[in-house]
Amino acid sequence: MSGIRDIAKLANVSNGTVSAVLNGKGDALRIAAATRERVWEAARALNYRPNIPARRLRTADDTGVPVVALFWTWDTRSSLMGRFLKGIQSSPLCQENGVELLIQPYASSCLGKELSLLRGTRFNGAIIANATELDLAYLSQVNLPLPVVLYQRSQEGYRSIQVDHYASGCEVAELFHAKGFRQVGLITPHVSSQAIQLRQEGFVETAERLGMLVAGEHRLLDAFSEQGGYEAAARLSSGPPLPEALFVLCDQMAIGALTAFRERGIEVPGQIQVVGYDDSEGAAFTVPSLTSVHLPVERMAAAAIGLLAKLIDPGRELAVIETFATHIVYRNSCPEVKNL
Amino acid sequence: MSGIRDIAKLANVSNGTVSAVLNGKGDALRIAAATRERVWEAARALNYRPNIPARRLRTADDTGVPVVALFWTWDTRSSLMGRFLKGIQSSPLCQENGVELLIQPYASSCLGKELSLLRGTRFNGAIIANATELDLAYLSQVNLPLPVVLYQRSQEGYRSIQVDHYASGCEVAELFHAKGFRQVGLITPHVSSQAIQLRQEGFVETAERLGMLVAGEHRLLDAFSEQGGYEAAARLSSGPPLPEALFVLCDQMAIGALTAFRERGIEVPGQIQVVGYDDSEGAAFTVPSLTSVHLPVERMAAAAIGLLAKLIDPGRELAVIETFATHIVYRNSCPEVKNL
DNA sequence: CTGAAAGCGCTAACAT
DNA sequence: ATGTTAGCGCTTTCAG
Repeated sequence: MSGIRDIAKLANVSNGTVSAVLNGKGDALRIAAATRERVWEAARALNYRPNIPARRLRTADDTGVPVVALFWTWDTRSSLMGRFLKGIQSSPLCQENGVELLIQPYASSCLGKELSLLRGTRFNGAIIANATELDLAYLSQVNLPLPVVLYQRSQEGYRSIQVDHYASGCEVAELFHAKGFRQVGLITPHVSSQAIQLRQEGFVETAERLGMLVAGEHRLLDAFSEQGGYEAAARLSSGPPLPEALFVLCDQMAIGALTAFRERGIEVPGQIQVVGYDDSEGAAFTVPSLTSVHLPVERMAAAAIGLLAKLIDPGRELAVIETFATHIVYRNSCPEVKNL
Repeated sequence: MSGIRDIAKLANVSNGTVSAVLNGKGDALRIAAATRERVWEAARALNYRPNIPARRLRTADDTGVPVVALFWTWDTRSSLMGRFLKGIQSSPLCQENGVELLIQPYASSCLGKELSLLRGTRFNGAIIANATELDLAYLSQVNLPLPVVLYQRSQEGYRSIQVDHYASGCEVAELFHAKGFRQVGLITPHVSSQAIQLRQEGFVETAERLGMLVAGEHRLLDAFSEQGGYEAAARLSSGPPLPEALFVLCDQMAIGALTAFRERGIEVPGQIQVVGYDDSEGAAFTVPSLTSVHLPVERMAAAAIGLLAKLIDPGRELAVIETFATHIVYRNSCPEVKNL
């Protein structure tokens, strides 16, 4: 990279002049038109691009804002990313330009390849989302030189923002129990995720404790997408007797499942009731509308950045909730029991 | 903000020592445990936070990557933001850490308040998305000191990545014409957006040119959301005779509209056919599935960052498509005409 | 084991 | 109208 001095040399002026011209202060300093032209030309010839860190260091007026990186995997579904960012943006910190947000994409299970995390040279702190079990294992054995907040994961030695996934699973099982169901099923996305794992465990263990049967053929695994949910539900309906109710661990798959049932003439909630997870924006507009466990993504995102800001800069006193509660949003695919 | 020298003073060591300790090089340099402790304590007491720009300037190994800001309004729907980011992330530039992506939220119509754009001190270039007419007016009268790429907007003096919205509108009108419809309608989101405006004009003008009627009561305006689409469709169905086909300018509203029709027993596509816009992830799973104009958000996002990188650094030779084509994805709400 | 000093690329104040 | 120079806050030799 060529710098301002190279331009100065090429244009036969001093670096001060170059800086002035390049920053549009030519007028103020009444620099000769010919000189300006020479400077611009040299800059162009050298492919000059200002060094932002250097500029900011010198300018200093906004040198004070902490830089925060958001590690997000690029293979996850867009809608959650959107909701998460919306939550981040809604946080007062962002609105007042109190932090600078850097997006740092990483590949699932490859967090270890992100050296910027290890070196800590590019940002003051990081929010890590979508960590797989492998990523968590990596985190457990490194000692990062900067504060980190995990989103939807928990790992010794790290702070987290999350919901109690296990409890969410229990809640759904309890709902099915209250409705008097005996045979229940679940559809799980095929991903390595603590969150999914816990939801599943909470559901299955509670179901069994309450005397319901979660038969092996009623436990389906498929891709984390509408299509995956469709396939899983298709397999479910082509086989043995249906369960009375089905917990689908993410809305996207639930939406696909509803389609599969409808195509096969299986009535929801008549023959089988369905509960999704996430309470995504589209859940209210499926047919039938989808009962779903509401995940407060936006609030959690805001909490994550708040917590991180506090870790970076203990001066601020922000009370931050670190574990959020979920609740079931009742719609038609699994109507509310009034006398629960 | 206190710096490394303050710590040095407080801990009675030199700044070199402080730096070494803080960067975990205590071991390598065999610095006394007591000294380390003093340093850490002083750092904590002073609420020390490293100055990232300064550190990067010095470290210099990654000082070369251009910094790019993405201006996005926080009041837009999440799903598009997610798709856009996914597209950005999928670009080779991002994958190879060839750029540093900064998220810069701004309030609709308030782009003028973002001084970082004017000063150009925080990044090398910017992608501006969701600009309203007011924002464009602002852009037309300032002279920004850095390269800018507009997403889905066009404005003299700026480069853009976009689709031909007008042509998209025409395409839908032509489809309706080919199907032999005479009375068509449209639902428009209530936002200030060139893109929406152009789609609408393209549709209406072409419809009229082809001899179809777009009656005043068949032109609805409502909120940019499922709910808005629902309300608009509800008004449409409670009034005068329905149009034969309806162009809904965004999928979210189309999804709401389908719900409204179903609740009222109006058959789609039997009594009215519906075409949406965006081809969002959920469009395949509505009832009936939604025919929609596919917007190549992901590819456009990748093109936007590619174009910007090229503007920042003319050295790179990347061929960038600046205008993308849309196409209609046929599903059940408006089936394909075979002999078109 | 620790201190002193140079310099990253840039801007701004001060000279000329 | 342009050149000179002093740092911004930090890391990193190099001397002790």
